[in-house]
Amino acid sequence: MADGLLDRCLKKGIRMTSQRQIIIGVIGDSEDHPDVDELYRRAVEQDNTISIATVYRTVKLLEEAGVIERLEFGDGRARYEEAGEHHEHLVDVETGDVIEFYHAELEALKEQIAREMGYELVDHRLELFGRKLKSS
Amino acid sequence: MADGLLDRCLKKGIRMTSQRQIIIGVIGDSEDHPDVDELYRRAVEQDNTISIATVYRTVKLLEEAGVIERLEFGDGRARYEEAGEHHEHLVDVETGDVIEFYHAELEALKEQIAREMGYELVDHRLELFGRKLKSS
DNA sequence: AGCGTTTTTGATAGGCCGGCTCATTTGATA
DNA sequence: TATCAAATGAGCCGGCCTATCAAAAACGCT
Repeated sequence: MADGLLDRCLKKGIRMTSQRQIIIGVIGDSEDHPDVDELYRRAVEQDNTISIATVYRTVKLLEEAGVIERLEFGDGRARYEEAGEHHEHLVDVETGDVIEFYHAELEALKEQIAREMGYELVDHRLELFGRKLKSS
Repeated sequence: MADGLLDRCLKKGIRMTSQRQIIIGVIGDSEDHPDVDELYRRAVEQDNTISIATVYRTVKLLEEAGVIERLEFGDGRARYEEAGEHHEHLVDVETGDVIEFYHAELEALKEQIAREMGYELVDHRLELFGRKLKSS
């Protein structure tokens, strides 16, 4: 799984710089949902002259281009992930772990609810917060 | 609809002050979903010595007591409403209007999804963002 | 490749939301 | 009403993010 994210950025006509390449690489390689600070820390490992300001600017750019997605888990900072197949998130309230899931029925239901109220669904936000069941 | 909210606060053993009474009254009277700044503005109309700090402290207190709920619509500031029957929110992306709705099937589905993944659902966040359909 | 224009970058200051601090005031209980 | 803990007001502080601006880098053109 090389760097499809970089290709997608280029295809969108995003100007490329060495800093952006690194940040894009970091996001593409991330299996988790890092915030800006974490992205910055990982980027600096590859180029210690990168500024936090550039990370902020780049994630904003990439989000507006639609190649990454901004997530909010209610802790006041934005988290990012590569845009891909749509999915939702379940946050383990005890460990902070984030589990991704997709549920077709849920997707359909959201659309249906919006339509029932006379609206076209343009976006939505859903996070579940749960505690692991003792599987006794 | 007098002030059931105040009663509920007293029943919870919350110490009452003139400032808290005013803030509680403001929240109880609000039909919308005001942020702290808006609550402050409305409270000051009744007592212009109330401090914004007290509004912040009071909403935090009331939220922890479970008598009001904090909402996040993704604009970086918290909004509040009286806790009542559970419901979700649909935000009109063009006007900013917030429509409340309840959908039993959706509620059940969320619980079910969490359980399927081995979690007990302790909280969740759902906001739909939509554009009004031209009912032509 | 060289040149000029435009965009991007790094550093830092600033804005906004919300919490912290502390001296003063207020509320609850005796 | 005297006491003591709790709440208030005012301002400061911190986190997250954006704005600013001079310097540097990328793109377009020849």
